Amino acid sequence: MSHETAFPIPDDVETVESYMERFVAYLRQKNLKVTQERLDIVREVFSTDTHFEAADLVIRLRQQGKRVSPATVYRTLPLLIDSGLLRQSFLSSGRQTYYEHTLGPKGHEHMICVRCGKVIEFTSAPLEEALRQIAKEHGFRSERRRIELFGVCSDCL
Amino acid sequence: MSHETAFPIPDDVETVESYMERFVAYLRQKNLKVTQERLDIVREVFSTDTHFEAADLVIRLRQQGKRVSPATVYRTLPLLIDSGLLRQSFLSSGRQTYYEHTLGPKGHEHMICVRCGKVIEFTSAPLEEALRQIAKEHGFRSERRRIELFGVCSDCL
DNA sequence: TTCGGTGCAAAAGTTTTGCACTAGC
DNA sequence: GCTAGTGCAAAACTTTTGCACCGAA
Repeated sequence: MSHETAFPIPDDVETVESYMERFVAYLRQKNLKVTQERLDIVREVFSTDTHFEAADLVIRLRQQGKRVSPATVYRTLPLLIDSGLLRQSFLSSGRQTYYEHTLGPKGHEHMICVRCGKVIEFTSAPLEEALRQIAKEHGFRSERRRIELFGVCSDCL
Repeated sequence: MSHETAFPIPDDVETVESYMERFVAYLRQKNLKVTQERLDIVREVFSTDTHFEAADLVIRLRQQGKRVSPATVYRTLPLLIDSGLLRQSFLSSGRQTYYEHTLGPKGHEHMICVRCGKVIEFTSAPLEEALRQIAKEHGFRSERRRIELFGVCSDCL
């Protein structure tokens, strides 16, 4: 899997269709086939907002009568990550890999309460600026990221 | 496992011994036993600087003639995380869980080149400040975190 | 002495892979 | 028609767990 792809994600509101279009564009650019299974997976991935794991996806697809094998799901998720539309999340400390879709150019970061498990999403301009500066200093072209703060939320304090 | 522990990590240079001392203090506070196996694991964890996975640890211990079972390693790592001395890293996209030790109060964040795999560690005062501000705004007491930037390093550009 | 801890082996669960078949281009 | 993709089943691995025994406090 190459890493040359850079599909800029626009600022406007995302729809399932726009994600699908971008994924199709990604597949075409890579000379990969646009199969029904891949479309089903992408539609399902982007039709919910929450984190999910591969097995969830298989179950959700199956409930809709779409029979997509786990193998295909496991083969497709890396493509979605490579395309920049999906990222790994790791919110759970379990043994599975969790995924979530990228929601915009700034992403949304996570604050996780280790006491009650609540997940607070946030964005921050100063944080953006600091990250931009860091990348600049290192001559690093930042494409994706993962920012998670673990601690105790206001309710639990 | 509770989350009430807060062992403040001082600014000065860390040694394997200081990590071990803190872990022992943690165990005592929790009324857990200070066993030889736990000491062996902690010493090994903090005697190298790089990320590692559970299986590595078992092998490294075995090479030293310390026979610690995988089960014990898997049971001890969560204690180290709970004590604040270790954190999960997830640098690899593989199926194992990676760990790294906390190196100080500010941690060290990671920039990962998706092309050559190089890992650049960095710290940033503005980043610290931005994070501090975010936590304050949400009334969140931040204890640990994970910050990883993925992209292309200067060498690969 | 008393629990908690350890090792072993088995179980549980996730992810990958080989192969024959299918379908996109 | 060619090639990549899919499903299935098995394999490969990681992590967890039950249980008998051991050892720290």
